[in-house]
Amino acid sequence: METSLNSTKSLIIKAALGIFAQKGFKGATVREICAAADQSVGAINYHFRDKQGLYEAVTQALLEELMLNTSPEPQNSSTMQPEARLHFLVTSFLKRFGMLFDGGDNGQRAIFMLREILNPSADFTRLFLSFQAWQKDYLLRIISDLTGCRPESPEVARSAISIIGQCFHFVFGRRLFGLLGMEASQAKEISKCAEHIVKFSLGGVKAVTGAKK
Amino acid sequence: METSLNSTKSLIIKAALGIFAQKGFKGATVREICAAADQSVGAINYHFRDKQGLYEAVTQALLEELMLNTSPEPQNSSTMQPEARLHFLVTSFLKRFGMLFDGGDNGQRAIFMLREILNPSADFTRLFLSFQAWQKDYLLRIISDLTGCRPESPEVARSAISIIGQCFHFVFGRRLFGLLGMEASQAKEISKCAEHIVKFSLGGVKAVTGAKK
DNA sequence: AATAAATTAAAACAAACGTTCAAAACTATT
DNA sequence: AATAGTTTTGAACGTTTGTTTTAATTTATT
Repeated sequence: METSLNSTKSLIIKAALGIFAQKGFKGATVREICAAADQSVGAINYHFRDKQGLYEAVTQALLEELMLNTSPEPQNSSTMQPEARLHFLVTSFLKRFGMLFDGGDNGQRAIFMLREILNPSADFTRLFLSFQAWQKDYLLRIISDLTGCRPESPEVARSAISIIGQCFHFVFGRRLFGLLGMEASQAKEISKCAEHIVKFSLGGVKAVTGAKK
Repeated sequence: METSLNSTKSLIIKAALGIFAQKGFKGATVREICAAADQSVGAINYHFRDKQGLYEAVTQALLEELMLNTSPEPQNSSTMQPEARLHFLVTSFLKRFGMLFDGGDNGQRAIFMLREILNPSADFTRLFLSFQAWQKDYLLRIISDLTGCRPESPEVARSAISIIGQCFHFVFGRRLFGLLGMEASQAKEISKCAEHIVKFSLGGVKAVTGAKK
């Protein structure tokens, strides 16, 4: 069984990703997908059993690609300054999801992902959780260390939303920025964005908690 | 022509909003919508011409509801301190969109809106812009006044993304927070959230620009 | 109360859809 | 070169979909 990049399976998955992203599961038709992949309609039944199986294969492929860019929590985390841990967290977030805009597909993988966040399938939820869950407590701990507040306090929880919200928006906010008339072009330079988010957030958390530091 | 809240048109629009939100335009079927509204399938043709017309009526109704909660730029804006202007902007954003979670529909209007942001229809884009456009320059000016930086500078642009990103996430981020294992329950208390975002952002903009103030 | 207009109801239709299947084409093995 | 297994093809099928249509019912007007 060939599994090269130009195999029938790969061609169909690639085409399906783009069309699912644009039109959703119901909106995309198997004929349309096969035409885009230059394959016959029977190929979906043969390689993926049915349309649903194809969709799951697309989800799987995207999440596996995302896995490759995933860094685990660093080993020397306990010895790192909270500022450095925050920088690491923000950078890994921007890298992991910012990658979805590379590859010349005009961000179709990102749109597919946003669709899944809006209506998560079981597969997506499980896999997404498995490599994302550690970040919650990690971030709460960082803010706690920065401010001296307890990790369970509402100020820390709200600050976490502020920080994740910034990260999310620097990556996925293009659609909204377009509607608001803003430009998100600079979101491409990951290190510059990360630096901004870290500095902004350090100032933010100290402002909301009145941290002496 | 009756236009009461229990008219056939209203019943169908209400039911359609929920089903469009859950399943998208293609995923929703007219039979399903009419069954939910307890009306016959012919009603859609009679009142909205076709499914597309119904969708546009739903969009229109949602945007009109949104319009009612829209405050224009305040008259005494030029005399207000930038901090007060920021507070006004954040509060009006949270009020306007936070409303989408009220009404006991479990946020279906919000999900409908997120779908439109993901794949904007022409109607939506035009109407959304018409009552949202002023906020861009207004926000850039606030940050400029707070920091002394030029409104066109990249620091100001990035700070604007940070602020809008926070607002957006405090309102719409529930889906993502669920995936991340966070709670967004406190997002309901608008004034508390607004206060947080303003304080956090004031600290943030000063940190990234090194404002003396 | 009678008539006209507007609305509702449900059956019928045509188009589009996902799926199936038998034949053809291709690959690998002997 | 012959054969067995794998993959590809595209027409055919049954279902679901949006829409239309015609009759029944309700509402408004005289």
